[in-house]
Amino acid sequence: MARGRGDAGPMRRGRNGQDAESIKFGPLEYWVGFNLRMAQDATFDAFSRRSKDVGEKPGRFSTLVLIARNPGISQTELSLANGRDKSSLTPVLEDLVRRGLVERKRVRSDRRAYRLNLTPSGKATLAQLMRCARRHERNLDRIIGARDRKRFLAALKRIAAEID
Amino acid sequence: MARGRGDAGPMRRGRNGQDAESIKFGPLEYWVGFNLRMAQDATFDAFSRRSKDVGEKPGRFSTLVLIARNPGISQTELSLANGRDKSSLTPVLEDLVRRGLVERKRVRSDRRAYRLNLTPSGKATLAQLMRCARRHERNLDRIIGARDRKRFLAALKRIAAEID
DNA sequence: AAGATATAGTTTGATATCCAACTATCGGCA
DNA sequence: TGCCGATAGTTGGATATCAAACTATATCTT
Repeated sequence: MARGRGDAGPMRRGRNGQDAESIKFGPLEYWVGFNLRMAQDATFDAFSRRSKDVGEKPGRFSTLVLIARNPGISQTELSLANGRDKSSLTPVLEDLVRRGLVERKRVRSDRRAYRLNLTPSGKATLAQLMRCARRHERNLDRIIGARDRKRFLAALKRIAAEID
Repeated sequence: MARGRGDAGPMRRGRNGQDAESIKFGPLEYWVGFNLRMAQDATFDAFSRRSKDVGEKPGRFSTLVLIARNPGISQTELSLANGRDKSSLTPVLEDLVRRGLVERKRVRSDRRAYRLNLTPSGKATLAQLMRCARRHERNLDRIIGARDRKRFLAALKRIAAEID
């Protein structure tokens, strides 16, 4: 995690290369794909910094929310909802269970599956992360502007749903 | 690469878990951060599929554009422009040079640095990728809508630039 | 009921990425 | 001139991720 260029301090020029500020982006400048990536990287980094105080990796957040909102969810359902492969979830849950944030119970009627639930400790951690997330979202609101926010969100949802 | 949930076929219900369609997203539903991630994952996957025919990894595209637009750029400048750590670039350039798409010359006046340029073969590959990218962008335009596109792009740029 | 097919979760192997430490070189300054 | 802090690029160690193969269990079909 924590991608991105970091401090954005004053960029230097190589005598031979171009000034870093004068880099030409060509079509990347106005293409949605590239700018979506840059925006996503930036928000991810910003949230990482915020949630670092809670001592939780940023990827854990949506996982915890989804378990909280869907008690007894299975790993496969969780991975689908979260947009990650189920195999990515194995080490994450191992860690969350080991640290006592998530409880994993075998299902009696289907002994292949687990049911996931938050422990009290998991709920407490999630509450802290929620505070980070609300600040983060307020910040994003400020940048996007209240007027555009709804449209912006709707566009993101359409992209995720409709792109082939 | 190629993340995301794949085919979005009919989702099953575990008798015990919830219907996959009935998963509750809670605040994730209307939070920009989560939806930005989902949209970015989806566009990334879509572009991967398109560019697979060209036989090029999707991450290579912005790299090639930036070299084409900034002949003689250094690796550090490239990594800054591309929003990735310079160390990530080492294996990428190794590969691009080995396959004859990029030419890497030592700078005489500064023997630590390289200058990067596209070879004719690199330009040809880039031209193919540009065709993929244009189709990809047309698709995104269709989804976002011509009316919102400008605002959407502006919001993405503001996010990348202003988030702390 | 037996065999075939599907599903839940894990394991394995690959890639992309970060950060920190490293090597070589540069540039300034005493 | 000779050292010292900055810079270019690489290396090494870590994490996140995916896809495919695997194990165990479940369900369907005949």
